[in-house]
Amino acid sequence: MDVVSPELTSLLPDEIMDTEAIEDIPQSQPDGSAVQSQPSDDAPVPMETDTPVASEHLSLCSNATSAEHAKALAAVTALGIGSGSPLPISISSTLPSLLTLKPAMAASIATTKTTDSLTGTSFSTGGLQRLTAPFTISAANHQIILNKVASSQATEAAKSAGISPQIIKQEGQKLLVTTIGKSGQPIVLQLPHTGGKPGLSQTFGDNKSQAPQFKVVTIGGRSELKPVVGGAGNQLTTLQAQQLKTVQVTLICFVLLRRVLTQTSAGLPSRTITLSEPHNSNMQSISGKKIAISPLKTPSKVTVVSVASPTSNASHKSLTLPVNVALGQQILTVQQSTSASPVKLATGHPTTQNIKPMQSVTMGGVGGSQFKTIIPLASQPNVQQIQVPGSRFHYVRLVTATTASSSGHLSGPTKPMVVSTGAVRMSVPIVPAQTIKQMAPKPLTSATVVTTTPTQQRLIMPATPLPQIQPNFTNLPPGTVLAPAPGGGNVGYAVVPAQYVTQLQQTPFVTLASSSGFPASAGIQTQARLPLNGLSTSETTSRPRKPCNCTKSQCLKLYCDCFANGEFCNNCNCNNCFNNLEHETERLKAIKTCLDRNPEAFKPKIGKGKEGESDRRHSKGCNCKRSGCLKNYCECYEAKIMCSSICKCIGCKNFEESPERKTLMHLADAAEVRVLQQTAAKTKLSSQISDLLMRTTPVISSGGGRLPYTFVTKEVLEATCECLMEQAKKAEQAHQPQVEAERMILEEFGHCLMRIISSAGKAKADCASINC
DNA sequence: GAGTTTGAAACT
DNA sequence: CAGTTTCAAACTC
Repeated sequence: MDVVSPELTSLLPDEIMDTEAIEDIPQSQPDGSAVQSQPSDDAPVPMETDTPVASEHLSLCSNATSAEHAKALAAVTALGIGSGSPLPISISSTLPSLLTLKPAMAASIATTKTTDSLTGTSFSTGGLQRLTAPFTISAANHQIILNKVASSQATEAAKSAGISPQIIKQEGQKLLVTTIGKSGQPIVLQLPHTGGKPGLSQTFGDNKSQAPQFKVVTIGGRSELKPVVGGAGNQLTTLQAQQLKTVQVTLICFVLLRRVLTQTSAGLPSRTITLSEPHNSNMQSISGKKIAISPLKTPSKVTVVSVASPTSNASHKSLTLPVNVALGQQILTVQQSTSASPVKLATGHPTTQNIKPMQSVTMGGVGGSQFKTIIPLASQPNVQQIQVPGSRFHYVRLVTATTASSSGHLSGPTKPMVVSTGAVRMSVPIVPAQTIKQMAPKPLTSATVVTTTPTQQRLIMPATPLPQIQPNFTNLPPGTVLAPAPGGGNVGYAVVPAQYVTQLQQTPFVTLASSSGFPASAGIQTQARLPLNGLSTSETTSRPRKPCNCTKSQCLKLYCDCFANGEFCNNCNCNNCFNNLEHETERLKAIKTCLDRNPEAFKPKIGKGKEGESDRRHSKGCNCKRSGCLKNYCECYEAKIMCSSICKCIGCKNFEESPERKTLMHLADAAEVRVLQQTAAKTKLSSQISDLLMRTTPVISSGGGRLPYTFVTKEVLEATCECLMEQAKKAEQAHQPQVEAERMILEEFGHCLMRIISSAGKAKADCASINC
């Protein structure tokens, strides 16, 4: 390869140039785990528009030995990236475009020092948090070695999973990638052989062996969770290492494949991406850290929350792999800590299963689905993805894994719904992407990510027993990620909206403990927050939702706004509320019932109308009879939209030319203006008072002079009032209009003030002269 | 705050 | 699908 492979470079995002994130790369990683920047002129950097080559192998090597490093170095050199420099890949969450990966070779990021290591990938999210994931660029085949995953059963398992067309097998360790939902070329994440050497043994300490393991990266709307094959005798540490690697692989692959998928969809030839892990090098131990996701300019954002379980072994070396990935519409943040729970394999299970416990990455969807879910390692709590035909909701179910049985058996009460359309469906809607015009600016906070486009914020919540989790949520601002405590054990993830976390932090009594006792069929589900009345999630997030007052519905019916909006009840006035984590089973059932009754029950009612019609309109239309559609009883009116032809209302007055509506609107506008004016006046008055006090302070300290207002004595006031009254009389006698009268009075008042000020100044001067 | 009105959701 | 009931929010007093 004479030049940097266009394929490789095309995979890399322009966001890599985001220097802010890269500059934050920790320098304290002598092994080169930190991502290193490279001068931009070291090698040509093909733009994304460069035509990709027919075949592409991308290898991310993290388990590389020194020899492998050298090889990788050579590879990098051959690629023109520059010898001795790792390939930094920065994924900026602040960019709205589809995630792309591109070697960070810009001089602007040269502040990041180059190390000897060729490994290391930096994933940054708008500078909020940069995470380093180890991987190496392999010279051969344009490979990026991400992870070493040995799995002789990967192929079979993948085949059994029904994703054979999208899976490209590789000898030895592999990371299987599927392109479900797209008819593009298969993408293979190739994992180089590393022999029997435990790739992460050094990193994880007591890793004894590398259990056969494969990870499947699913690209497309029909996200599926694939089981991770693990040996029965695997030790917990090994599993932890594997899980960690899985996270690395899945996340990085997620990023890479996202890009690949984009290109693949364009009719590009198939590509092979080999992923492996650098050898015990680049793991950043940032346990306990909060990772804020910066979904700026991203249509949606996803946060992966990792919470250490109580079973964590403190003696274990804390390994966290935070990866923030900003994909076109999502931002994924993953922080992985060691997990002591085994992950079971489920090879040969029915290929038609839609729910498969495993670590998986789903990207995109059929027809450009906007929902992606990253489910990093589900250790004890396995993850089940449920797809519901016809729905755009993305459901993720975390099921407490009971070792081998859980992964192998996918049937049962929680059996996945059949995917018929490729659209993602689940037991719980996560977030339907929706374009909404009404976007209220949301203030940026240190831990809150602001999106400039309608987005859904999701958090991946741990599916572990909650007692340990609870403290982590109490102080979390929306959009933040909980990190596992050092040495954290079981870690599970679920994709949930940020509002969920917000609710949790607002609800100190919330506990997830109930999930721990759930059978596999009744695992934790994720919570979804749907746009309300056409308003974006971010907008609705900015204001507290009204508490419900349900008494009979247990908040498990659509009567309950909380439930209807995909939220848990929080600070509500409801009675016998089941809309909480403690009643997940019932809640799940209720959700399913609602979806059975109306697959779009959780979709926003206010959506885009037909072409030529208003941008926003009620999806079903109202059915008002008495309110004239001019009261909040009417859902159209409540949403501040006109009734449309699909409404079945009687005596509707909620149309464009309706005089009643106009009157109401004017009144509402006037009231709003008044409120604004009053607020502004109060603010201004407050400011003036403060300013006045500030200005009077020097007078006090200026040497004993009287304060100006002390000259406004009772006599002065009376005299002033008399002057003003006199002016009023004059105006009245002259039959001046009110405006003119007011002007005259004000002028007189000004004169009075001037005289007072003048007298005050004169008195002060006299005083000063006397003192002298 | 209690009672009434209203229309969506749920039910038959 | 239509009619009825249930329900909780909106509204009124």
